[in-house]
Amino acid sequence: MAVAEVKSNRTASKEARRQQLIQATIKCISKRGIGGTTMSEVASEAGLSQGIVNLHFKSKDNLLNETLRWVAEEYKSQFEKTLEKSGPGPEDKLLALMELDLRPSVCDRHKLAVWFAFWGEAKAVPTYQRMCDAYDREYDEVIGRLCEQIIKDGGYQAIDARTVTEALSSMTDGLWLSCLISPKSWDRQIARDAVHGYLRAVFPKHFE
Amino acid sequence: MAVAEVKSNRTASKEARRQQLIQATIKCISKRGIGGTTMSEVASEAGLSQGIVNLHFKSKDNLLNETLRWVAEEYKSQFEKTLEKSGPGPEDKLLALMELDLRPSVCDRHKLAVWFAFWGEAKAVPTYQRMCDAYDREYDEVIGRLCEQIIKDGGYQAIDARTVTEALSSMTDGLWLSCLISPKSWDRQIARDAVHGYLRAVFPKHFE
Amino acid sequence: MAVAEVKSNRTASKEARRQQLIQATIKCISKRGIGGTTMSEVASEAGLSQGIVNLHFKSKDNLLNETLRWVAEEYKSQFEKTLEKSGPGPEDKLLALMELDLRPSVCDRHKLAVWFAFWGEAKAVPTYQRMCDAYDREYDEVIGRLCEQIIKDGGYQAIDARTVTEALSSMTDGLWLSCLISPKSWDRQIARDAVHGYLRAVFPKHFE
Amino acid sequence: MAVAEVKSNRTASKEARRQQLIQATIKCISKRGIGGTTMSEVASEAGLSQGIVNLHFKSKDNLLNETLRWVAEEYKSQFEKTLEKSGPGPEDKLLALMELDLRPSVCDRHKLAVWFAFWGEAKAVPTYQRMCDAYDREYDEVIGRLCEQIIKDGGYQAIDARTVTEALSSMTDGLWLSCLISPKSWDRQIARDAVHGYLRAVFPKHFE
DNA sequence: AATGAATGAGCTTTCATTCAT
DNA sequence: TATGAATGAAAGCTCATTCAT
Repeated sequence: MAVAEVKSNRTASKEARRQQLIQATIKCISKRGIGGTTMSEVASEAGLSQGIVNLHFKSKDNLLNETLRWVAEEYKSQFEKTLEKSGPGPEDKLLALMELDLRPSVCDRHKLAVWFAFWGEAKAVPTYQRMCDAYDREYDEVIGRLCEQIIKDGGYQAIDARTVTEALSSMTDGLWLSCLISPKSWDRQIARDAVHGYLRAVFPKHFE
Repeated sequence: MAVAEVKSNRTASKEARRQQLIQATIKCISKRGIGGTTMSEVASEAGLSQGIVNLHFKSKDNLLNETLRWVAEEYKSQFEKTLEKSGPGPEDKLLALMELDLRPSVCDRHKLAVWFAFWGEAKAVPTYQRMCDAYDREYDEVIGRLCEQIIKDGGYQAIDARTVTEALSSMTDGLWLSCLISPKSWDRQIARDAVHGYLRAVFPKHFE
Repeated sequence: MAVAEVKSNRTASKEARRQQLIQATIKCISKRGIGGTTMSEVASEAGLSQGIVNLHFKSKDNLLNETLRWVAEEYKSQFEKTLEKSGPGPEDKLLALMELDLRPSVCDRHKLAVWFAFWGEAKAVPTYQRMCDAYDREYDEVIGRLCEQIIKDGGYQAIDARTVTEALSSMTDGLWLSCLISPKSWDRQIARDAVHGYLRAVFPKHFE
Repeated sequence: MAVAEVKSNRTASKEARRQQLIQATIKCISKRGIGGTTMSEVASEAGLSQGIVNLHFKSKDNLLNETLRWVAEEYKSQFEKTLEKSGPGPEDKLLALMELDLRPSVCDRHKLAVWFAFWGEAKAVPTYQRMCDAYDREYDEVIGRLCEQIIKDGGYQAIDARTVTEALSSMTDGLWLSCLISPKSWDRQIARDAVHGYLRAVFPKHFE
């Protein structure tokens, strides 16, 4: 019963309630998958009553859309914070962003399960697909720009920024899948080595 | 309505019927996701009557398990065929396997949707997770051995086979995700470049 | 359609709803038997909607168990009331209890149909058997004690209380079967004569 | 698998097949109750194929009717044989008939379960009720005649034959119920004592 | 006459949604 | 706003029955 992270069940503001329910939804999706997540369970996970979810989110579809948006926004904000806080060079920023994806708070089975749950429905639910696509595009744009700068900086002639971007973002997504599916054999250091290895190989002057 | 390519609705071997139903299930999962796939739809997709799926698969759970197994086995058999048919060197084989993952018949949104559907439920349905894990392990073992040979061949001292394996298998999985989520901007050539670029970078003597 | 005697369909205490549904179940069993009783029919007999029975009883099995318990408890409470209200002597009490079983409110085809429905499934459904057995034992214990007292009172030397108890309780059960199966020829007076005849024959000093 | 009590599965005569299936039905009813008895289970209990029951009995209703008839006829034939073989006096015959009902081959939980299964549905299925009623009437007629003779013989003035008949047949039915519901505490000797006790009490000159 | 795969009606159950309080 | 009982559509599953062989 994750009751009362919020001051009182009765006085929580509209927005706080929504947050509370989205958190509960995330927990449920992680535990039972999207198909197995019911409105009742979300409510009871939030320590609230049955009808509450429809009250605040109108419908289950809407709840799930908002949950996906929340998850994506949360990632985005960590992404932006990382971008700000990291060193000044594009190679510092790129490395920091790659590290972000492997940080325990991000690369954690419970969180990944939610991403994969939405990806798993993306073909069947165009809303999910479009939303994931849009966020991906933003991500790739940033990574792409960093790569371009590094390429220019280093004079890496034969290298195409878009290709490297695709390689890097694919690699981190794929490492997430390993973490989700093979938690026993998953090893964060190997994952980092894989990414670092790639960076070192394509941008030797920057990541040696 | 994909009405029976099988002689008559009243005649067909038990095994043929199972295959027919698994194919229908795959189509349904691709179209509607796992949660949205109903026994009735599978049956009507197969051009058969309502009760047929329970008759042949006992339960929906069982149907889904068998479908996952089928999809995994199909991939595995293509994998093995590729291994046989490709050139003799480990670098030939490795490249051929990477190409397999990007071949249109494999890297196709409809097929990928099925993989991601199961991965999306893997945390919630331990059976899926275990099965995916087991097949992944087999895959990684083969890739790992090829990498080891290449490393020995080329005297790549600083390189760890397991890390490269993880990088490669993650990259292809991640490329699949791009294909699924961003079909519009997905470009097979870029995907191939990403993989080739990585191979060239880590094993320069073999993939130049 | 026995539409709700309860204020509104949206208001009624949980317990009242359960009672209402158990009554509906009893009617259905009496009309259609246990096998023929469907959740929908129970709901519509209660003037409520389809899902209501599962809402309050979780499952059909549970509903039937609770119904049997209710029927048994109802009988038990009449039994105890009869025991209290009847004259002070054990022979008064015994006679009153026998009369209870033949009273129109008890010995009525619709009610008996329910008992026989459960007895008819008792071998197949151990829960029913155990429950019926337990209530029977309680019944026999009371009857047995009364017989013992009468035997002691009257100095009936050759008579065994347990045998008389078995004879009496069997006779009333058997008379119930006659009432159920041969309603046309069933005659309450003959049934009473049968019981009285037996009592008079075994305990002549008390029932002459 | 109760296969092949019949010469061959392929050559059994129509009538033998019906018998075989009725026996299987009886076993199923005893094990699973009428509601739980399925056509498939009957067939497989008989060691035959799925569609066989409809082939020989047209419908499940018909199968159950025929099964009830068979059970009733079997009892009737034992009843008549007992009537023939017993001593010449009406009191001999009456006693023999009462003993028949308590004989292990008759008063056996598995057999009784079938009787009670049909009685349990009798209110809901008029066919069962009518059939049971008809056989009961025949039974009561014979018992009634024997009682009349005994009454005339013994000059039992105050005694009504019909009442005694009702008492006796009810008592045996009720004893059956005890045997079904309380098999642990059921005691054949007590049951016999109950019946004998009654006979001795009403017809002292004959059963002392 | 026998088989057993196929059918489809009908059942139990679940659950998003509604609504009186 | 919040509650939680009620609703009813839709799902999975069972099984009597049919039918091609």
